[in-house]
Amino acid sequence: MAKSDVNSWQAVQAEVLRRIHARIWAPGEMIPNEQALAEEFGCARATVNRALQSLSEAGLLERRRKAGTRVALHPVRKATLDIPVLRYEIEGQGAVYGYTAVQIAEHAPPEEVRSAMQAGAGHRFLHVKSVQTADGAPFVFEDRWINLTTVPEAAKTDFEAISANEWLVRHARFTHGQISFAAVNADAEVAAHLALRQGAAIFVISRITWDGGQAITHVQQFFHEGYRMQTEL
Amino acid sequence: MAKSDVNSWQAVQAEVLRRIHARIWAPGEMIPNEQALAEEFGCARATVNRALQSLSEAGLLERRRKAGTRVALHPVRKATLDIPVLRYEIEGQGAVYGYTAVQIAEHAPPEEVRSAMQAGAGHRFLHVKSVQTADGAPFVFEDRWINLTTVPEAAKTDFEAISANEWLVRHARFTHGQISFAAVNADAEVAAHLALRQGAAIFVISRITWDGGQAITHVQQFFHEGYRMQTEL
DNA sequence: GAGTGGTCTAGACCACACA
DNA sequence: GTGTGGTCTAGACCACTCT
Repeated sequence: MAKSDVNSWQAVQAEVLRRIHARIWAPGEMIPNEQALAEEFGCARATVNRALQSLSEAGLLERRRKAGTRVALHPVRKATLDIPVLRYEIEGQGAVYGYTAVQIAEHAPPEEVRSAMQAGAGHRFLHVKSVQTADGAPFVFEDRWINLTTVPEAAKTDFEAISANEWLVRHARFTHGQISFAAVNADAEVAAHLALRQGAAIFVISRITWDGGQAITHVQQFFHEGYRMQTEL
Repeated sequence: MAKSDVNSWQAVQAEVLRRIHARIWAPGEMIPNEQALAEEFGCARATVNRALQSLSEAGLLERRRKAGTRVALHPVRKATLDIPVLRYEIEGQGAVYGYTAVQIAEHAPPEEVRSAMQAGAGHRFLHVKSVQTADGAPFVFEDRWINLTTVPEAAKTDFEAISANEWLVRHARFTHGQISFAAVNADAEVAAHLALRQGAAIFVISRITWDGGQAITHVQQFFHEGYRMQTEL
């Protein structure tokens, strides 16, 4: 059963996957080392490495030097979510995108926002509330704080005309961030902007983005009722 | 500025990232081809390829044969979520995990579940409702349908003793699935099981998992109030 | 110490998409 | 056609980790 001439890394990956699904290699079990597989498949070790590394990233294999490679016991389902620029998500559904700034003001944020952004006492902030619509219907109500000390150009920008998100994507660099998803009951303000009843269950995405050690923006996005975020596993 | 001797793919990636952040290569702009970069960095083309491919997967670069590589205009933020086995999430927080089956019955699912699972009319289903607790407090209420036609062993399993999720992870193979996240108001049943008021905003994860063309299970998990799912960007 | 995965190299050929 | 990324190879050395 040697030399099957499986010579592309995708083919190697497919064959390995088949063996895992067929329980030829059961969860928790070791699989042959790269050298052995390369000989069996009649390809270079680098090709096997590429295939196994890809499966390892996907969480299906666990690899350690010296210890070897084993089939993951509890395959961690990793879901990769695309966080869309809302305009594209809306336009992608064939709807007309709309943007309205509800409130723009420079003032100090509540303590929890300031501390989450690790901002010094002297930092100035721009507070932008806005609504984005799909075919005229409210899609998202956004409550955003922009750190003017780290992104001073934002002070000169007309956020009546362009959404803060799009402006930031174009003009502010960002290195990393945190994102969280939750459900909240709509309060009076959110309910009013999204045109729904108070208390409705709302899907909320919260983000903080950073450029190095400096927080750029803190944003909460309250989605319309019934919104679902989906992906494949 | 040639031959800087950047010879690991991580180092190449770091340097490329630096140039993107510093706007030396602006969004939408082409970057030099692999050959040129390899010469500049004093490494092999394959090393550059590894670095750029990784950035491409992350959504920061767009690569096309012949056309070359450009900095993504709208870097799609991809968030990778780890969907945990709840027991590990709870125990990882240092809490005591508990599991209680609330209802186990074999009967036909509602039409929407059946069609979502693309199950034929003859298929039999097991319906399992359960609550999982952390230090005694309700953590998740789970409403699950298991396709007995595709996973017949489930009929002989005692789901009073083991959570359906853990059993399925161990005994059923799965090739792919869909997952979605949403917010709903707690109805009377959910509120009762989670010990909270009716109407509370609840974070819901819905999953369908498949083995090839056959649906294995459909599950909705209703989390306790205030639950947030977090990740890094 | 020794075995395994992780990576680099230099060269080669292929596949695709553009002119 | 032609230039670009995509991949494979054979060999080598390194880094980690287990014994």
